[in-house]
Amino acid sequence: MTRTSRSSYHHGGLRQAVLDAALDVIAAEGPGALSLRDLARRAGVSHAAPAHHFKDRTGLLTALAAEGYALLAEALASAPELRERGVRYVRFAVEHPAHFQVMFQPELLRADDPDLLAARERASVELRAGVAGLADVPDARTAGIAAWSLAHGFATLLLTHNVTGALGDRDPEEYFRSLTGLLFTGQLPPDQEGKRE
Amino acid sequence: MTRTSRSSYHHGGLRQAVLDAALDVIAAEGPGALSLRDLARRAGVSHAAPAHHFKDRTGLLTALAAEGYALLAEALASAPELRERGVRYVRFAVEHPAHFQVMFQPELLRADDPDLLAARERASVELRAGVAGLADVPDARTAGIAAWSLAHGFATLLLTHNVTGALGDRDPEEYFRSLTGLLFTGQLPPDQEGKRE
DNA sequence: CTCTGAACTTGTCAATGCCTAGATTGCGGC
DNA sequence: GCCGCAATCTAGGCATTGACAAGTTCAGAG
Repeated sequence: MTRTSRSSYHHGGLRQAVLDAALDVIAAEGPGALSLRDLARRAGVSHAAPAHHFKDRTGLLTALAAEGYALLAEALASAPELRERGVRYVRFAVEHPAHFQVMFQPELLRADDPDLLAARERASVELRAGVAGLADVPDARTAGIAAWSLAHGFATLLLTHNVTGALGDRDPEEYFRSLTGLLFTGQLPPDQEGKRE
Repeated sequence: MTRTSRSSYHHGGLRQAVLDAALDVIAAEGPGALSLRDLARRAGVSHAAPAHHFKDRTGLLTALAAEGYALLAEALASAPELRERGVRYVRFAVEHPAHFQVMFQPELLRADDPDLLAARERASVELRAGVAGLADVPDARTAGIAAWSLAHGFATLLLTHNVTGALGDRDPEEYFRSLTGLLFTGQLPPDQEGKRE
Protein backbone atom coordinates (compact mmCIF):
# COMPACT_ATOMS: atom_id res chain seq x y z
CA MET A 1 0.00 0.00 0.00
CA THR A 2 0.85 3.62 -0.20
CA ARG A 3 3.02 3.14 -3.24
CA THR A 4 5.37 6.07 -3.11
CA SER A 5 4.79 6.99 -6.77
CA ARG A 6 5.34 4.43 -9.51
CA SER A 7 5.27 7.08 -12.20
CA SER A 8 1.78 5.81 -12.82
CA TYR A 9 -1.15 7.97 -13.66
CA HIS A 10 -2.83 7.16 -10.38
CA HIS A 11 -1.04 8.07 -7.21
CA GLY A 12 -2.49 5.30 -5.09
CA GLY A 13 -2.51 7.02 -1.72
CA LEU A 14 -3.00 10.65 -2.56
CA ARG A 15 -5.58 11.35 0.10
CA GLN A 16 -3.39 10.27 3.00
CA ALA A 17 -0.28 11.73 1.38
CA VAL A 18 -1.92 15.14 1.18
CA LEU A 19 -3.21 14.87 4.75
CA ASP A 20 0.25 14.00 6.02
CA ALA A 21 1.93 16.78 4.09
CA ALA A 22 -0.68 19.21 5.40
CA LEU A 23 0.19 18.20 8.96
CA ASP A 24 3.81 19.12 8.39
CA VAL A 25 2.95 22.52 6.96
CA ILE A 26 0.45 23.35 9.69
CA ALA A 27 2.75 22.24 12.49
CA ALA A 28 5.50 24.42 11.09
CA GLU A 29 3.66 27.50 9.85
CA GLY A 30 0.05 27.22 10.91
CA PRO A 31 -3.12 26.58 8.92
CA GLY A 32 -2.86 29.93 7.16
CA ALA A 33 0.25 28.85 5.29
CA LEU A 34 -1.50 25.85 3.83
CA SER A 35 -1.82 25.82 0.05
CA LEU A 36 -3.58 23.10 -1.91
CA ARG A 37 -1.34 23.70 -4.89
CA ASP A 38 1.75 23.34 -2.74
CA LEU A 39 0.49 20.07 -1.29
CA ALA A 40 -0.21 18.83 -4.81
CA ARG A 41 3.36 19.68 -5.80
CA ARG A 42 4.76 17.80 -2.82
CA ALA A 43 2.74 14.75 -3.76
CA GLY A 44 3.88 15.03 -7.38
CA VAL A 45 0.42 15.41 -8.83
CA SER A 46 -1.35 18.15 -10.73
CA HIS A 47 -2.62 21.21 -8.92
CA ALA A 48 -6.26 20.16 -8.98
CA ALA A 49 -5.82 16.57 -7.87
CA PRO A 50 -6.37 17.17 -4.13
CA ALA A 51 -9.70 18.82 -4.86
CA HIS A 52 -11.08 15.48 -5.93
CA HIS A 53 -10.55 14.07 -2.44
CA PHE A 54 -11.39 17.10 -0.33
CA LYS A 55 -13.53 19.35 -2.52
CA ASP A 56 -11.79 22.50 -1.26
CA ARG A 57 -9.50 23.92 1.42
CA THR A 58 -12.19 23.75 4.06
CA GLY A 59 -12.81 20.13 3.15
CA LEU A 60 -9.17 19.25 3.69
CA LEU A 61 -9.06 20.95 7.08
CA THR A 62 -12.32 19.29 8.07
CA ALA A 63 -10.88 15.90 7.19
CA LEU A 64 -7.83 16.72 9.30
CA ALA A 65 -10.00 17.71 12.24
CA ALA A 66 -12.02 14.51 11.97
CA GLU A 67 -8.82 12.50 11.91
CA GLY A 68 -7.71 14.42 14.97
CA TYR A 69 -10.85 13.69 16.95
CA ALA A 70 -10.53 10.01 16.07
CA LEU A 71 -6.95 9.97 17.32
CA LEU A 72 -7.95 11.82 20.48
CA ALA A 73 -10.78 9.40 21.23
CA GLU A 74 -8.37 6.53 20.76
CA ALA A 75 -5.82 8.16 23.04
CA LEU A 76 -8.34 8.81 25.79
CA ALA A 77 -9.93 5.38 25.74
CA SER A 78 -8.66 2.85 28.22
CA ALA A 79 -7.26 5.49 30.53
CA PRO A 80 -7.80 4.33 34.13
CA GLU A 81 -9.00 7.55 35.75
CA LEU A 82 -9.47 11.28 35.34
CA ARG A 83 -5.94 12.50 35.93
CA GLU A 84 -4.45 10.04 33.50
CA ARG A 85 -7.05 11.08 30.96
CA GLY A 86 -5.92 14.68 31.36
CA VAL A 87 -2.31 13.67 30.90
CA ARG A 88 -3.21 11.89 27.67
CA TYR A 89 -5.10 14.95 26.49
CA VAL A 90 -1.97 17.03 26.94
CA ARG A 91 0.16 14.34 25.36
CA PHE A 92 -2.14 14.30 22.34
CA ALA A 93 -1.73 18.05 21.90
CA VAL A 94 2.05 17.75 22.08
CA GLU A 95 2.29 14.81 19.72
CA HIS A 96 -0.31 16.06 17.25
CA PRO A 97 -0.05 19.84 17.37
CA ALA A 98 -1.40 20.35 13.86
CA HIS A 99 -4.47 18.23 14.50
CA PHE A 100 -5.06 19.95 17.82
CA GLN A 101 -4.82 23.39 16.28
CA VAL A 102 -7.27 22.67 13.49
CA MET A 103 -9.74 20.87 15.75
CA PHE A 104 -10.30 24.00 17.77
CA GLN A 105 -10.73 26.56 15.04
CA PRO A 106 -14.37 26.29 13.97
CA GLU A 107 -14.06 28.95 11.25
CA LEU A 108 -11.75 26.63 9.33
CA LEU A 109 -14.15 23.70 9.34
CA ARG A 110 -17.38 22.58 7.70
CA ALA A 111 -19.44 22.40 10.89
CA ASP A 112 -22.04 19.99 9.52
CA ASP A 113 -19.66 17.43 8.05
CA PRO A 114 -20.91 13.94 9.05
CA ASP A 115 -17.45 12.43 9.52
CA LEU A 116 -16.40 15.36 11.67
CA LEU A 117 -19.51 15.18 13.83
CA ALA A 118 -19.18 11.43 14.30
CA ALA A 119 -15.51 11.60 15.28
CA ARG A 120 -16.13 14.51 17.61
CA GLU A 121 -18.96 12.64 19.28
CA ARG A 122 -16.72 9.65 19.88
CA ALA A 123 -14.12 11.89 21.50
CA SER A 124 -16.79 13.64 23.53
CA VAL A 125 -17.99 10.34 24.95
CA GLU A 126 -14.47 9.52 26.07
CA LEU A 127 -14.12 12.92 27.66
CA ARG A 128 -17.33 12.59 29.64
CA ALA A 129 -16.48 9.06 30.70
CA GLY A 130 -13.52 10.41 32.61
CA VAL A 131 -15.66 12.39 35.01
CA ALA A 132 -17.93 9.49 35.85
CA GLY A 133 -15.45 8.11 38.35
CA LEU A 134 -15.50 11.25 40.46
CA ALA A 135 -17.49 10.81 43.67
CA ASP A 136 -16.11 13.38 46.06
CA VAL A 137 -17.15 16.40 44.02
CA PRO A 138 -20.48 18.20 44.30
CA ASP A 139 -21.34 18.74 40.65
CA ALA A 140 -19.90 16.23 38.20
CA ARG A 141 -20.66 18.30 35.13
CA THR A 142 -19.01 21.42 36.46
CA ALA A 143 -16.08 19.32 37.60
CA GLY A 144 -15.78 17.94 34.09
CA ILE A 145 -15.66 21.38 32.55
CA ALA A 146 -13.06 22.41 35.10
CA ALA A 147 -10.86 19.43 34.30
CA TRP A 148 -11.26 19.94 30.57
CA SER A 149 -10.49 23.64 30.91
CA LEU A 150 -7.34 22.94 32.88
CA ALA A 151 -6.05 20.37 30.42
CA HIS A 152 -7.06 22.34 27.35
CA GLY A 153 -5.66 25.58 28.70
CA PHE A 154 -2.34 24.02 29.62
CA ALA A 155 -2.10 22.30 26.25
CA THR A 156 -2.88 25.52 24.40
CA LEU A 157 -0.43 27.60 26.41
CA LEU A 158 2.15 24.90 25.81
CA LEU A 159 1.71 24.93 22.04
CA THR A 160 1.77 28.72 21.90
CA HIS A 161 5.07 28.84 23.77
CA ASN A 162 3.54 30.60 26.75
CA VAL A 163 4.79 28.31 29.50
CA THR A 164 8.19 27.33 28.20
CA GLY A 165 9.78 29.59 30.76
CA ALA A 166 8.06 28.16 33.81
CA LEU A 167 8.51 24.64 32.51
CA GLY A 168 12.28 24.75 32.41
CA ASP A 169 13.51 21.38 31.24
CA ARG A 170 10.74 19.44 32.93
CA ASP A 171 8.55 17.09 30.99
CA PRO A 172 5.23 18.74 30.11
CA GLU A 173 3.22 15.69 31.10
CA GLU A 174 4.93 15.47 34.47
CA TYR A 175 4.37 19.17 35.03
CA PHE A 176 0.71 18.78 34.17
CA ARG A 177 0.37 16.07 36.81
CA SER A 178 1.28 18.58 39.47
CA LEU A 179 -1.38 20.93 38.11
CA THR A 180 -4.05 18.27 38.39
CA GLY A 181 -3.14 17.90 42.04
CA LEU A 182 -4.24 21.48 42.62
CA LEU A 183 -7.68 20.81 41.18
CA PHE A 184 -10.31 19.48 43.58
CA THR A 185 -7.83 18.58 46.33
CA GLY A 186 -5.70 21.65 46.78
CA GLN A 187 -2.57 19.57 47.15
CA LEU A 188 0.16 18.26 44.98
CA PRO A 189 -0.55 14.69 43.89
CA PRO A 190 0.78 11.91 46.15
CA ASP A 191 3.30 10.60 43.66
CA GLN A 192 4.84 14.04 43.35
CA GLU A 193 5.46 14.71 47.02
CA GLY A 194 9.21 14.46 46.84
CA LYS A 195 9.28 17.13 44.15
CA ARG A 196 7.77 20.09 45.92
CA GLU A 197 10.05 22.84 47.10
CA MET B 1 -12.06 63.21 15.32
CA THR B 2 -11.79 60.20 13.07
CA ARG B 3 -13.37 62.08 10.18
CA THR B 4 -15.44 59.48 8.39
CA SER B 5 -14.02 60.49 4.99
CA ARG B 6 -14.11 64.10 3.86
CA SER B 7 -13.36 63.11 0.28
CA SER B 8 -9.90 64.39 1.06
CA TYR B 9 -6.74 62.75 -0.15
CA HIS B 10 -5.75 61.81 3.37
CA HIS B 11 -8.06 59.59 5.33
CA GLY B 12 -7.11 60.95 8.71
CA GLY B 13 -7.58 57.84 10.84
CA LEU B 14 -6.82 55.02 8.48
CA ARG B 15 -4.74 53.02 10.87
CA GLN B 16 -7.41 52.68 13.52
CA ALA B 17 -10.13 52.31 10.91
CA VAL B 18 -8.35 49.34 9.40
CA LEU B 19 -7.69 47.83 12.80
CA ASP B 20 -11.35 48.14 13.77
CA ALA B 21 -12.59 46.70 10.49
CA ALA B 22 -10.13 43.83 10.89
CA LEU B 23 -11.61 43.05 14.30
CA ASP B 24 -15.06 42.66 12.78
CA VAL B 25 -13.85 40.34 10.07
CA ILE B 26 -11.79 38.19 12.44
CA ALA B 27 -14.57 37.93 15.00
CA ALA B 28 -16.97 36.82 12.30
CA GLU B 29 -14.84 34.62 10.07
CA GLY B 30 -11.45 34.19 11.69
CA PRO B 31 -8.02 35.57 10.81
CA GLY B 32 -7.85 33.49 7.65
CA ALA B 33 -10.67 35.47 6.06
CA LEU B 34 -8.79 38.70 6.51
CA SER B 35 -7.85 40.51 3.31
CA LEU B 36 -5.88 43.74 3.21
CA ARG B 37 -7.61 44.74 -0.01
CA ASP B 38 -11.02 44.18 1.50
CA LEU B 39 -10.14 46.30 4.51
CA ALA B 40 -8.91 49.04 2.19
CA ARG B 41 -12.22 48.94 0.32
CA ARG B 42 -14.18 49.22 3.55
CA ALA B 43 -12.16 52.26 4.55
CA GLY B 44 -12.65 53.77 1.11
CA VAL B 45 -8.96 53.97 0.25
CA SER B 46 -6.81 52.38 -2.42
CA HIS B 47 -5.71 48.77 -2.11
CA ALA B 48 -2.17 49.57 -1.07
CA ALA B 49 -2.95 52.20 1.54
CA PRO B 50 -3.00 49.87 4.56
CA ALA B 51 0.46 48.63 3.72
CA HIS B 52 1.84 52.02 4.55
CA HIS B 53 0.72 51.62 8.18
CA PHE B 54 1.32 47.92 8.70
CA LYS B 55 3.87 46.86 6.08
CA ASP B 56 2.04 43.59 5.40
CA ARG B 57 -0.59 41.18 6.66
CA THR B 58 1.62 39.96 9.47
CA GLY B 59 2.22 43.54 10.50
CA LEU B 60 -1.48 44.21 10.79
CA LEU B 61 -2.07 41.11 12.89
CA THR B 62 0.91 41.96 15.07
CA ALA B 63 -0.52 45.41 15.71
CA LEU B 64 -3.82 43.83 16.64
CA ALA B 65 -2.14 41.44 19.06
CA ALA B 66 -0.23 44.29 20.69
CA GLU B 67 -3.46 46.24 21.08
CA GLY B 68 -4.98 43.11 22.60
CA TYR B 69 -2.23 42.67 25.17
CA ALA B 70 -2.56 46.32 26.14
CA LEU B 71 -6.29 45.93 26.65
CA LEU B 72 -5.75 42.75 28.65
CA ALA B 73 -3.20 44.38 30.92
CA GLU B 74 -5.60 47.23 31.51
CA ALA B 75 -8.44 44.83 32.27
CA LEU B 76 -6.38 42.81 34.73
CA ALA B 77 -4.94 45.77 36.59
CA SER B 78 -6.70 46.86 39.74
CA ALA B 79 -8.35 43.49 40.26
CA PRO B 80 -8.47 42.75 44.01
CA GLU B 81 -7.43 39.10 44.05
CA LEU B 82 -6.74 36.01 41.97
CA ARG B 83 -10.26 34.79 41.32
CA GLU B 84 -11.45 38.18 40.15
CA ARG B 85 -8.43 38.39 37.90
CA GLY B 86 -9.45 35.11 36.31
CA VAL B 87 -12.97 36.38 35.81
CA ARG B 88 -11.61 39.42 34.04
CA TYR B 89 -9.42 37.25 31.86
CA VAL B 90 -12.50 35.34 30.73
CA ARG B 91 -14.45 38.55 30.30
CA PHE B 92 -11.69 39.95 28.11
CA ALA B 93 -11.86 36.88 25.86
CA VAL B 94 -15.63 37.21 25.54
CA GLU B 95 -15.61 40.94 24.86
CA HIS B 96 -12.57 40.92 22.57
CA PRO B 97 -12.70 37.56 20.81
CA ALA B 98 -10.78 38.74 17.76
CA HIS B 99 -7.94 40.16 19.85
CA PHE B 100 -7.83 37.03 21.98
CA GLN B 101 -7.69 34.76 18.97
CA VAL B 102 -4.85 36.62 17.32
CA MET B 103 -2.83 37.00 20.51
CA PHE B 104 -2.49 33.26 20.87
CA GLN B 105 -1.53 32.29 17.35
CA PRO B 106 2.22 32.90 17.15
CA GLU B 107 2.47 31.89 13.48
CA LEU B 108 0.42 34.94 12.57
CA LEU B 109 2.67 37.40 14.37
CA ARG B 110 6.09 39.00 14.01
CA ALA B 111 7.55 37.56 17.19
CA ASP B 112 10.25 40.20 17.59
CA ASP B 113 8.07 43.27 17.16
CA PRO B 114 8.99 45.77 19.91
CA ASP B 115 5.44 47.02 20.47
CA LEU B 116 4.16 43.49 20.75
CA LEU B 117 6.86 42.48 23.19
CA ALA B 118 6.29 45.54 25.35
CA ALA B 119 2.53 45.09 25.51
CA ARG B 120 2.89 41.39 26.24
CA GLU B 121 5.33 42.11 29.03
CA ARG B 122 2.88 44.54 30.62
CA ALA B 123 0.14 41.91 30.52
CA SER B 124 2.51 39.30 31.85
CA VAL B 125 3.32 41.47 34.87
CA GLU B 126 -0.36 41.80 35.65
CA LEU B 127 -0.83 38.07 35.34
CA ARG B 128 2.01 37.29 37.72
CA ALA B 129 0.83 39.90 40.18
CA GLY B 130 -2.35 37.91 40.69
CA VAL B 131 -0.54 34.92 42.17
CA ALA B 132 1.42 36.97 44.66
CA GLY B 133 -1.49 37.07 47.09
CA LEU B 134 -1.63 33.30 47.43
CA ALA B 135 -0.24 32.09 50.73
CA ASP B 136 -1.87 28.71 51.31
CA VAL B 137 -0.38 27.03 48.27
CA PRO B 138 2.91 25.16 48.19
CA ASP B 139 4.38 26.42 44.92
CA ALA B 140 3.25 29.86 43.78
CA ARG B 141 4.60 29.50 40.27
CA THR B 142 2.89 26.20 39.62
CA ALA B 143 -0.29 27.61 41.13
CA GLY B 144 -0.05 30.53 38.73
CA ILE B 145 0.23 28.25 35.73
CA ALA B 146 -2.72 26.24 37.00
CA ALA B 147 -4.87 29.34 37.38
CA TRP B 148 -3.83 30.66 34.00
CA SER B 149 -4.48 27.28 32.37
CA LEU B 150 -7.94 27.08 33.89
CA ALA B 151 -8.93 30.57 32.80
CA HIS B 152 -7.33 30.28 29.38
CA GLY B 153 -8.79 26.85 28.74
CA PHE B 154 -12.27 27.91 29.73
CA ALA B 155 -12.04 31.05 27.62
CA THR B 156 -10.83 29.08 24.62
CA LEU B 157 -13.49 26.41 24.93
CA LEU B 158 -16.04 29.15 25.28
CA LEU B 159 -14.99 30.93 22.10
CA THR B 160 -14.85 27.68 20.15
CA HIS B 161 -18.42 26.80 21.17
CA ASN B 162 -17.32 23.78 23.13
CA VAL B 163 -19.12 24.48 26.40
CA THR B 164 -22.29 26.11 25.18
CA GLY B 165 -24.21 22.97 26.06
CA ALA B 166 -23.06 22.70 29.66
CA LEU B 167 -23.42 26.42 30.13
CA GLY B 168 -27.13 26.54 29.37
CA ASP B 169 -28.29 30.09 29.79
CA ARG B 170 -25.92 30.87 32.62
CA ASP B 171 -23.56 33.80 32.45
CA PRO B 172 -20.05 32.62 31.44
CA GLU B 173 -18.39 34.73 34.12
CA GLU B 174 -20.61 33.39 36.83
CA TYR B 175 -20.00 29.85 35.63
CA PHE B 176 -16.26 30.44 35.68
CA ARG B 177 -16.48 31.54 39.30
CA SER B 178 -17.73 28.09 40.24
CA LEU B 179 -14.78 26.60 38.37
CA THR B 180 -12.30 28.67 40.34
CA GLY B 181 -13.83 27.28 43.49
CA LEU B 182 -12.69 23.81 42.47
CA LEU B 183 -9.09 24.95 42.13
CA PHE B 184 -6.92 24.86 45.25
CA THR B 185 -9.86 24.42 47.66
CA GLY B 186 -11.91 21.60 46.19
CA GLN B 187 -15.16 23.37 47.00
CA LEU B 188 -17.54 25.69 45.29
CA PRO B 189 -16.86 29.29 46.19
CA PRO B 190 -18.73 30.66 49.21
CA ASP B 191 -20.81 33.14 47.24
CA GLN B 192 -22.12 30.34 45.06
CA GLU B 193 -23.41 28.04 47.80
CA GLY B 194 -27.08 28.48 47.00
CA LYS B 195 -26.50 27.42 43.45
CA ARG B 196 -25.21 23.90 43.81
CA GLU B 197 -27.59 21.02 43.14
C1' DC C 1 7.94 80.08 -0.91
C1' DT C 2 10.23 75.89 -1.02
C1' DC C 3 11.55 71.71 0.77
C1' DT C 4 10.74 67.41 2.97
C1' DG C 5 8.54 63.49 4.56
C1' DA C 6 4.26 61.20 5.58
C1' DA C 7 -0.01 59.49 3.58
C1' DC C 8 -2.11 57.72 -0.25
C1' DT C 9 -2.69 56.09 -5.45
C1' DT C 10 -1.80 53.49 -9.56
C1' DG C 11 0.11 49.75 -11.94
C1' DT C 12 2.10 45.29 -12.00
C1' DC C 13 3.49 40.33 -11.01
C1' DA C 14 3.40 35.81 -9.18
C1' DA C 15 0.62 32.76 -6.52
C1' DT C 16 -3.61 30.89 -5.04
C1' DG C 17 -8.57 28.84 -4.86
C1' DC C 18 -11.93 27.11 -7.46
C1' DC C 19 -14.40 25.83 -11.72
C1' DT C 20 -14.99 23.15 -16.10
C1' DA C 21 -13.75 19.91 -19.51
C1' DG C 22 -11.07 16.18 -20.78
C1' DA C 23 -7.69 12.20 -20.32
C1' DT C 24 -6.28 7.79 -18.06
C1' DT C 25 -6.81 3.85 -15.43
C1' DG C 26 -8.35 -0.17 -12.99
C1' DC C 27 -12.23 -3.14 -11.98
C1' DG C 28 -16.46 -5.91 -12.17
C1' DG C 29 -19.89 -8.01 -15.24
C1' DC C 30 -20.55 -10.71 -19.07
C1' DG D 1 -11.00 -11.70 -23.09
C1' DC D 2 -13.27 -7.51 -23.53
C1' DC D 3 -16.45 -3.78 -22.55
C1' DG D 4 -18.30 -0.12 -20.02
C1' DC D 5 -18.00 2.75 -16.15
C1' DA D 6 -16.77 5.28 -12.27
C1' DA D 7 -12.92 6.87 -9.76
C1' DT D 8 -8.85 9.32 -10.24
C1' DC D 9 -5.94 12.59 -12.11
C1' DT D 10 -4.61 16.40 -15.86
C1' DA D 11 -4.99 20.85 -18.26
C1' DG D 12 -6.54 25.42 -18.79
C1' DG D 13 -8.71 29.51 -17.33
C1' DC D 14 -10.57 33.30 -14.30
C1' DA D 15 -11.02 36.28 -10.36
C1' DT D 16 -8.72 37.58 -6.15
C1' DT D 17 -4.96 38.37 -3.31
C1' DG D 18 -0.25 39.95 -1.13
C1' DA D 19 3.69 42.34 -2.09
C1' DC D 20 6.43 45.56 -4.50
C1' DA D 21 7.77 49.88 -7.19
C1' DA D 22 7.10 54.46 -8.66
C1' DG D 23 4.44 58.44 -8.80
C1' DT D 24 1.01 62.03 -6.50
C1' DT D 25 -1.00 64.91 -2.89
C1' DC D 26 -0.64 67.39 1.13
C1' DA D 27 0.74 69.70 5.48
C1' DG D 28 4.04 71.81 8.19
C1' DA D 29 8.88 73.62 9.17
C1' DG D 30 12.14 76.92 8.07
